[in-house]
Amino acid sequence: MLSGDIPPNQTIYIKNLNEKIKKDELKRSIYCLFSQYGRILDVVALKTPKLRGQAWVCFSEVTAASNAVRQMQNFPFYDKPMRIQYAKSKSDCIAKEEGSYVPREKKKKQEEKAAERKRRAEEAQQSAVPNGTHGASNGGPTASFRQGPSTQEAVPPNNILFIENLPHETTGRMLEMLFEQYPGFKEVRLIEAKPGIAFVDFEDDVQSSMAMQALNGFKITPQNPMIITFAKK
DNA sequence: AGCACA
Repeated sequence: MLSGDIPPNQTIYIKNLNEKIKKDELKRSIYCLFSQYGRILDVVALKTPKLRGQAWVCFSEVTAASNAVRQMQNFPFYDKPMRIQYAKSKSDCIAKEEGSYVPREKKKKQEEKAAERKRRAEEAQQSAVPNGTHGASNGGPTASFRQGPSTQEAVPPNNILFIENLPHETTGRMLEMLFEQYPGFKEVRLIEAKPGIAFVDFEDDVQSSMAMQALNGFKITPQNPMIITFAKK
């Protein structure tokens, strides 16, 4: 398995994060950067000696986590390439969502859980699943509501945003007013030949992500929620 | 390098 032998998990584990960034800013940026892959239920980051430089991002779908692991691998974030894997265990927020959450006591619990997982895995082996049908790698029935540019594929981050579904009357000045409030804004480019779309340039992809997160779905008219994705390179 | 849920 490419991702270091850790089975898919709807939570991803990120390390090699810049430890100088304040916790709240880090969590916000991570949230913005990763929300393009799906709904994020929680971002966990601690600054304790043992846990600084690491974070967990819990998605509502495993496929979102998988895309994030692939697409954002080694992405330079605050000047350091992110190292991303699946998390080794289930996040509390996920357990809570599916009703299986049991508050932990202190230390012991984890080992029991691990032991249990192992037992179950062995059971599964024995009950003669003839290998193959496991890691359903192509997006299941839930793939339909993720919008984006004509393709459903995850587009890697870009400092340039691609805007769709604009009313044809939209002017450059209107878009500027919306986007210039976000740090790193550079310029708006309307495409004469193709009304309804635009590109917006930012200094870098972290900043463009922030604006994307904030303005995606913004309705210029009730019929025109903006669809914002990263431009293709 | 480091897998938690303050």
